[in-house]
Amino acid sequence: MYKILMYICFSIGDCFVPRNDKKMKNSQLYKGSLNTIIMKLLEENGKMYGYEITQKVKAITAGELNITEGALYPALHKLEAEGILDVEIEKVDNRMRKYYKLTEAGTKETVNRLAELEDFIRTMQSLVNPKLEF
Amino acid sequence: MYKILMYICFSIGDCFVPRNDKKMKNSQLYKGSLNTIIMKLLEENGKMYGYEITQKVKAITAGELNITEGALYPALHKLEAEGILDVEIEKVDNRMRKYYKLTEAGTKETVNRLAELEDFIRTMQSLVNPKLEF
DNA sequence: TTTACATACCTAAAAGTGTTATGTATAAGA
DNA sequence: TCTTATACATAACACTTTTAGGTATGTAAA
Repeated sequence: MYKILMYICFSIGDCFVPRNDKKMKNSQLYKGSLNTIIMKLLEENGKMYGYEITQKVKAITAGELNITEGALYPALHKLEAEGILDVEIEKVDNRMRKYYKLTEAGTKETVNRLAELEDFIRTMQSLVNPKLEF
Repeated sequence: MYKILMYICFSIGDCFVPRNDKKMKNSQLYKGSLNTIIMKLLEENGKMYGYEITQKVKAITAGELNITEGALYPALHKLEAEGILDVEIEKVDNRMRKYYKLTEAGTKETVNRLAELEDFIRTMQSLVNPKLEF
């Protein structure tokens, strides 16, 4: 049986091997932080394209956090629709790239989001480590 | 028109006035952190009942974070079903209270969840404030 | 030259979590 | 009597992310 399965697998390539190994780390904690992460990265780097964002996050967090494309691209589209991001399409090496950058409104909103994130972190720390409150 | 609306409102009491002013702060950031918060509080306080948890969180966070009952009670039921929590019903002042406490498995799991939370906070800080990485 | 891997975009169904809006009931205070 | 606080509960809805695909180009290995 083992041999048969091996044969089948080899014959159809990477079956059973998940093609997409990226995911936002197990825990639910990262839920809700994607937009803030995107905006912060764009604030820092001026303009970035989707794939670049996934790689950057992976690099910065040493593999801790892997943004899934299924979450990223819809998030970028939504931020664009909300007027937070502008998009600009370029063709590099015959491959399409959609560069995103913060609009003026997006830059202002980023300040708010980062403040919110810092509040959140402070609040969570006060819950988890109440001794530091003295 | 204004007067008419006022009249209607007074006549049916607290219409338009939301009865439930509790909510988990605006931003999406708190999504996914509720279970960890509940478990941490129970680890610290031994046993607590639902309403007590909402008040405790509000007090600790100085009103920053308000857990909604619509999120809390289903979460408690789920944690109980997963064997993380035990429940014990008491009657105090002719009012029901359902006290929850961590099971043995729940106590072990709490350690993991808190470690995850600390990882999460570290990761987010490295994203938001990359300068500190040096 | 076929296979695998990296780059680069996309979307739809399902799962998970929380909000909103209720409902029920007791006790205390204005 | 009306309101507020205490104390539980759930159902409809909304939002975000995962899972699991799909398409296409360039390059290096087998």
